[in-house]
Amino acid sequence: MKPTIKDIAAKTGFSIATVSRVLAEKRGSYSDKTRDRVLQVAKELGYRKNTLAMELVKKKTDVIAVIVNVTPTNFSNGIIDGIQERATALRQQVIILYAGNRNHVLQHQAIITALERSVSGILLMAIEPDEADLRLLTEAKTPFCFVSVNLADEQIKSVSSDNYQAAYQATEYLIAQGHRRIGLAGIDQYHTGSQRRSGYQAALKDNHIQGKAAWIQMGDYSYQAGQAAFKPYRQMAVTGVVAASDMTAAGLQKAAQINGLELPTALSVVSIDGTLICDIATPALTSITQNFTRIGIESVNCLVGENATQLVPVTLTERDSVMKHVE
Amino acid sequence: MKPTIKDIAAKTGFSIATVSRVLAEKRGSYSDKTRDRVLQVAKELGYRKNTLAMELVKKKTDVIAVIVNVTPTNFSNGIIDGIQERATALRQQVIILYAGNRNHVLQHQAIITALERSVSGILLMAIEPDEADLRLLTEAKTPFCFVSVNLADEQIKSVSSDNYQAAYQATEYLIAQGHRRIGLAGIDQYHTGSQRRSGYQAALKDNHIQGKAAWIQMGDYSYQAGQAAFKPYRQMAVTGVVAASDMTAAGLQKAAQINGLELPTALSVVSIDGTLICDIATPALTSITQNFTRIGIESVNCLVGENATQLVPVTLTERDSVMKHVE
DNA sequence: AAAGCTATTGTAAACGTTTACGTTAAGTGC
DNA sequence: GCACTTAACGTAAACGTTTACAATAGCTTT
Repeated sequence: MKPTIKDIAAKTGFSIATVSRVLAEKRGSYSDKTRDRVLQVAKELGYRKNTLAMELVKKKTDVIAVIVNVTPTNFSNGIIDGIQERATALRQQVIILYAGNRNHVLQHQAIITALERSVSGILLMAIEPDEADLRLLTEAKTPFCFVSVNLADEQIKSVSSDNYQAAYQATEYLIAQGHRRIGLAGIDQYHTGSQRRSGYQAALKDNHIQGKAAWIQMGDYSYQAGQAAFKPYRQMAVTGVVAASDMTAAGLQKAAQINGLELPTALSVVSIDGTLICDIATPALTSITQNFTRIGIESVNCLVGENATQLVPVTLTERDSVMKHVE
Repeated sequence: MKPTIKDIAAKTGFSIATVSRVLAEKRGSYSDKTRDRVLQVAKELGYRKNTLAMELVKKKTDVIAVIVNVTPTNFSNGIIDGIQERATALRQQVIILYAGNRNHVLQHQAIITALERSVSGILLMAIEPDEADLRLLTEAKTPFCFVSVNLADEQIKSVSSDNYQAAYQATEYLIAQGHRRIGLAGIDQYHTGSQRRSGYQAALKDNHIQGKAAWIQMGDYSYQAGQAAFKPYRQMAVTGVVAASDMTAAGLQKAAQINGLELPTALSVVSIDGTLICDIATPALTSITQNFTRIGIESVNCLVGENATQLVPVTLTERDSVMKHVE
């Protein structure tokens, strides 16, 4: 059996209280001699503390649960790096729970799991909550924060890029390059997608461009969504496209190639994400670049009550997938 | 305060034992009427079980810890999907602990964390253990299994692709296409890298090709490693390269483009991984494709004692980054 | 020398469950 | 009507910690 503090107490002759105090480094409540003896015996026995028991009695854990929606794109790693970095600095552990992709059952289950483990905070990444999810979260007193999704509800904390601005800037950039028939590809019907659509539409409107419904090709941020959108755009003579993700942009590019065409001559594309994919693609993809690490860091700040930036700014990174358009 | 079974017991008039039995669905030890009443009150109070307390008394958890080394490449998602899939089927939860990249302190710490939580099993993904890590793992009686790393030690369980075969096949393929000056780029000095080097060298030898030391460009499987390797290969007039990862292959490709050259005319490349990166790249990258999902599934099987395939086979996927070479 | 303080340690309760064992009452077979 | 079984429930210990409170001894202060 695994040794416990009882074993150490028995072997040293001290009470379990003293052993516990030494092990927890409660300074000033034990002598140096006692400490040395206890630590020595602990080492001899190969003692390892039982986190479960500790957390049970302390009624708190140092664990942040990250529930992630497996969006078919690749942004999540950067965010998790940021979370990990900030959490480590705050002496918190990070556990990650996968919730499938838009899978309501798994998603709800993951929240329950996190709550049942009495984690210190819950981060919901790219998750679109339903009524039941929100009820569950608000009823528990566990702090939570949505990441990379902005629910547009003052009551509910979230950290994400400014989706409206991201799409607005991308669209304006294409307009500045002379494009007038501009698409938006790969967005979904949820919050993130809607916000990007609003930014896109606002940019069109501000520049007196009458958009068409079909210029918006819905999807799930995936590579496949990009591939599917290419042909419609060609048929509509769209010349520039804002892609909802790097994956979607890459899909558009691939579809162009399959049709013997190339970016940016066949189509100018600016992608929203700015991951390594943009560099790997040929030609490299111009992007509205999200600061994923920052989003991760801020989301942890948000959890622990520090005032965090809820809308992280994005930046334009010019690469080679956009060309000037002349009528 | 969060309601507990005591509260339910008080309100229903039953003892905590009965309440516990109902909640744990210990069939045959309570009447239907009792069950209904308990469940009703539990719902009223918003009861949620305390996993910590449960695990403490049961002395077992249904949690698999995955400790992942953040290798600067992108294979991990597929494996985690597989782990998740199999774990869910076995009613196990999955928590993921990040261990940095070749960071011995973090790595050791992560193992300790997992052990202190008395998880039911530990999966070590792309981790190279040191002496202390192995001692820790073997001394604890918690099952563990290395994933995507084969320690070449019968005693230590692991599930990975057949690295030797992967590199051997990649090399043979290039030879079959007429290449004679063949490089290996991006591997590290650890187990995975060494095994791939052996496969590569064996293929050269079996085909009576005298390799040169400089044909092997070491790295860390990263994009940058690929970029750095391009120039040396050109100078050595190497015509075909086995890339240690998709990222490395993409780096080689990018470096070629920066020099105004293209794959496969400037260099034939076959990549080991076969992720979506291979499709996104232009031209698409021929690869030795790993079955990541399968690796994930088998690693969980390995943990729970089912006899699992320890060496998962790889397959060649021909795309557009290799051309025939004629002297 | 009395009183007070401090450093060190011990006692025991508490955290929220599960479960071995005991008890009761009702049912069954004869 | 008796012995036996069984369904349903309760009692209490256990899991491995932390910590409030108490106790002791030695020291300081006056």
